Amino acid sequence: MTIQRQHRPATQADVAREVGVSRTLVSFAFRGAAGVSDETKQAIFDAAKRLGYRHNAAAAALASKQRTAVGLYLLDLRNEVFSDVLNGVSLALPRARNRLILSVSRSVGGEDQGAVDSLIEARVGIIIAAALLDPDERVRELAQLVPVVSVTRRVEGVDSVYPDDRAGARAAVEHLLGLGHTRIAHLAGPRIDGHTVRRETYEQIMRAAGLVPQTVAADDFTQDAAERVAGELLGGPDRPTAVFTHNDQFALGVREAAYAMGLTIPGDLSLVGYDDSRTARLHGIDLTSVDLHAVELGKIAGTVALERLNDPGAPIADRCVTPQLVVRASTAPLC
Amino acid sequence: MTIQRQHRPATQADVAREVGVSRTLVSFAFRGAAGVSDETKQAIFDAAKRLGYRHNAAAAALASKQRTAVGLYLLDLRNEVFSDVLNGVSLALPRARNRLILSVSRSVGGEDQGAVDSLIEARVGIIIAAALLDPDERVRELAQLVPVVSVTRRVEGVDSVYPDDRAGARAAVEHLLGLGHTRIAHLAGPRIDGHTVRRETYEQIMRAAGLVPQTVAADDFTQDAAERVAGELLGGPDRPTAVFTHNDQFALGVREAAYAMGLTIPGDLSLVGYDDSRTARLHGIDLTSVDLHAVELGKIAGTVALERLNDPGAPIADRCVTPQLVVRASTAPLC
DNA sequence: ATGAAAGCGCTAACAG
DNA sequence: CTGTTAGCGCTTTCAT
Repeated sequence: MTIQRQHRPATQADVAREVGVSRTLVSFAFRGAAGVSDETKQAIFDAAKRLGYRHNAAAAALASKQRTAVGLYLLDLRNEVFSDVLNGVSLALPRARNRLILSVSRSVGGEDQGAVDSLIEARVGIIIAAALLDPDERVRELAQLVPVVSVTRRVEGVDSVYPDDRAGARAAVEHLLGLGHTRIAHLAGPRIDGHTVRRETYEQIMRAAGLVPQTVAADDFTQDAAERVAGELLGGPDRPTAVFTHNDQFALGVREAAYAMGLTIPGDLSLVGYDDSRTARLHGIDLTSVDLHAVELGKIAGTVALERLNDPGAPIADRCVTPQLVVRASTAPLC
Repeated sequence: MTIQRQHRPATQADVAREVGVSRTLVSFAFRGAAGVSDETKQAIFDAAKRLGYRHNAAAAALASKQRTAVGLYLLDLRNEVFSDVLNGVSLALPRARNRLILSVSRSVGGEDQGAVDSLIEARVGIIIAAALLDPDERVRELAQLVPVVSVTRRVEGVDSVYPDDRAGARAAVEHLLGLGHTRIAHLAGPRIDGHTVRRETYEQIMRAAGLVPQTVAADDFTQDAAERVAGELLGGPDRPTAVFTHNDQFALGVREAAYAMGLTIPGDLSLVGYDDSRTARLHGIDLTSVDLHAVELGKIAGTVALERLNDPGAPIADRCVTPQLVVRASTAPLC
């Protein structure tokens, strides 16, 4: 058995011919432009339906020189944060008006020009970028080529929608300090522009408290990387009594490493993640975490993108969302 | 501060003018077509770089009448299965050649024509659809308009990539039977074409074992819906000693409901999910589940889509992947 | 209210 | 090897 091949799709010209009007009228009718009598309009819609005519968004974009497609760059789909952002974005975009073109990074720890290039060649009107790996300066260069909305990361001079990581990290560390912990370690990600606020805040607060920060870094943002690093961290001398991680995936990695070594949480180790993923909320996981409202960030990013598309000259958007520490059973007082 | 607006992007004509050749040569050079001397080619690339020329995929598609863009329809991003499928698809597609256009359902339990329409208007060459809610017949109608690859669901007459749910469900139920359980309930999803194999297999095997199947259905595919239904199921008379759920999200819902009632797993209740999501594997969750290899399904779907794009006349693909029961600590012998 | 004509940026025969 | 000439399906002045 083989697939039925469809005949040539109907065009506006076909509809025009069928009704006996010009192509212009058909075009007008479909965009609800003024200057088409109700009768003709109806006749056009009827004929279109009969012929199975479908508007061709790509051709329209070409002719009108408008770029309405939205490009979405995501670092890593395995991280709930990014699928949440995607969800939020897709909720914010009126489907009728916008195509969403997706590009997922395939980089293993470096930049990933290809991912962005494909978006540019698709002639998207704007790129919503969640956690680009490039330095700020390159993001700004990119933004000169095509408008960019950076999500979960603030880039000076570029529309940004991001959590207040300073506040989030502060809440996390102070929570641990409040529980009496002093040997608090931080599991950070690779040092990448815009992704180091949590780490810096942690170190700063530790010092301010007269304590010695102990930061270890994973070489990418996956749970596996975290698990490896955590193994060393927890196996070393002077094992920390608490760990604050860059994100929930890291926390889950630490968790697995800890259990593998026979440690209990929070008995032997208090653990604070970042993201407040759905996983964190499960009974049996109960991870204390900082909710950065990922879906909300995505929604705002979508809205900002729409605004930018409508008004290229508007002032740069800088939307900072306040995260929230959610205390669960993975943290306990030091005894 | 406002955004720098970019000047008109360079076109092939600009490049041609700069080099002093015809547009054709430029077009050829960029597609690596034969018939351009190395010198000219080099001159063209240099000029292109100088002018910041970027290939316009949309215009190219229009002119060549080729539809290389791939549309991806996903039911629900909150379900790991679908982000895994997306991941797989994106791994299989050479992104230089195939734009990935995404459409996420916003339906609350019904069909969702809008999601598919936007893909059609974007003139995608093929639609990879993960868990369409429409009846088989409508999927076939859609496939007449534009080729469809159905993932995680088999549709007769349409390219399909799906798990062998009969085998998967059988393994799950027999596992529970083997542990001595007899009051085994099933938490199913809504009755939708192509999504009822697990339920039917469960009922069939129960009957074959001389037992009475007890199926309850959630009204959508979310964890919350499952949690509600599970509350009733576990609160009712003759509480089952084991539950097999349609997917892992459902299992997590049952789990939360059970704990909320003070039941323990697997002490009071054995639980088998379906999907083998990463969550299932976590220490403390340890959910026995059926791995349907979602990423793999996505990859295969991507490959099938590429093949279909290259050969519209090829026989219909029917790719069945064998799932695998993974036994963990959420199931135990009945005592 | 309607139509003619000129593109958008690119590809694709077909000539030289 | 290189250039000429038509479009792809749609929008958009500018006339009528």
